[in-house]
Amino acid sequence: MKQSQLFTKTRKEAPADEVSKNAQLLIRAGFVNKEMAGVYSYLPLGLRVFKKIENIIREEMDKAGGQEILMSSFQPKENWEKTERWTSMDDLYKVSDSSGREVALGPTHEEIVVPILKNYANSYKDFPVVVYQIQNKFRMELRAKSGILRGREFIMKDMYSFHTSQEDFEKFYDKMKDVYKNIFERVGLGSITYMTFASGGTFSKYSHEFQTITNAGEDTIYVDEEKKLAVNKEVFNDEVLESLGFEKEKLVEKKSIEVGNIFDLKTKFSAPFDLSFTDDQGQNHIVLMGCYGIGLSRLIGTVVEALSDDKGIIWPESVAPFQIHLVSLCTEEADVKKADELYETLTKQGKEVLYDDRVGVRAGEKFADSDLIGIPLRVIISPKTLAQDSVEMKKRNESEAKIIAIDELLK
RNA sequence: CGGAGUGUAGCUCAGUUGGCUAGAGCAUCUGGUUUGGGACCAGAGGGUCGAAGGUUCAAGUCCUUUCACUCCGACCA
Repeated sequence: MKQSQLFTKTRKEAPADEVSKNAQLLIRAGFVNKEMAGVYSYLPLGLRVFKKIENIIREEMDKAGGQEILMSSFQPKENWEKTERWTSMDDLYKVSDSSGREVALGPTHEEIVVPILKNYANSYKDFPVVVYQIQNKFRMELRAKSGILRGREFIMKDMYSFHTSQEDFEKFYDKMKDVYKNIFERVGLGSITYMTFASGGTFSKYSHEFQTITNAGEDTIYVDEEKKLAVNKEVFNDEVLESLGFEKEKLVEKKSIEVGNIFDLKTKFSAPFDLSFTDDQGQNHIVLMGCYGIGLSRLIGTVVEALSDDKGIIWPESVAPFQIHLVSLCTEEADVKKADELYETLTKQGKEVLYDDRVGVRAGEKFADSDLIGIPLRVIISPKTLAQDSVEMKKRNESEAKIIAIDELLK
């Protein structure tokens, strides 16, 4: 993409109404636009990052046997009354239309997915079933904060699994632990993300959270480096540590952000809707469920918090909006033509290139923009480099640049 | 929802005990000079001072109400 065509612009100054690093950098670099507290729109660069992450998650969910669906955001009040969450869930958005009918704006989708399953799955032969979606969620946070990390509208991958036996559920649940580790590895947060024991299993003793270490985090966890596991402060006590096999002396306190979690739901949602199956003896049983969430928008913010410096964002290759930032300092017609050609050739090779072809913008400004936007590889083409048929290459996370021949780059 | 703070140009902000036609920098537009780390010169456009009401000869400035945003807390992916 030619940067001269990109409608967004970078800003020198951080917005006054944002304190968090993720929001400041994402807004300054033109990835997102703030609409109101806790609500952000995704602009071209931000959407590209979003799609990268979305695709990684989608690949992993499909590999795990998930079937992708897209459920409605409007959800019938009756369903929420059935689970008694119409009144008990404080952060539920309720909207009404001119006829006075009230509906919920989905903060999660158990109330929708369970009735859907009920329409199709009745026999033990129909299970297990695993479905997931990637979709906007609405939660009436009393206080939105930390930029994109805690919004009132945010984007989540939510997966639901349905099983006929505890054994089958546990087998899948354990598999998801590995799938999740793999996802956070792939988005570049593997080394600082820990599976964490937390409260919140409605019936079961613990849920498993995936917590990424950063100072911007709202959670406190205790990390065991050797085991690559952690315990959330909310369940941190001697009894718990002992039962989980942790040694208290080895644990280190860290601030962290919850980027994903997996939950044992047992029959909490299947029972109210009477989602049941007939076994091979003709007996009916309630279906067992698990749910598995990842906050995509939060994940983007977490990457920015964890991977950035004083100049801007440092995207991991796997989620960067582009692979190469081709920065042209050429002004003479012949040189510009060569830069254009290089852009065309790289693009034809299938490389994702942001081409800074802006005229009348000085080198320093282009460099500052490049650092701010944070594309992993910067390639400078200028009269100086062209004099030796070469370009200058520098990785965003390294300080040293090197000159290489254009032929070499195109190999 | 409790506590604290902030709303003035697209953005970041000045604006004194109330006093003339509301300012600066950045951004935008025009012309010129520049061209490897956010350049410079000259000019131009851009405002319901968050909103409503009030006090006053006079309100960006004082009072009341209200809305929005931020931070701390409680709650939460």
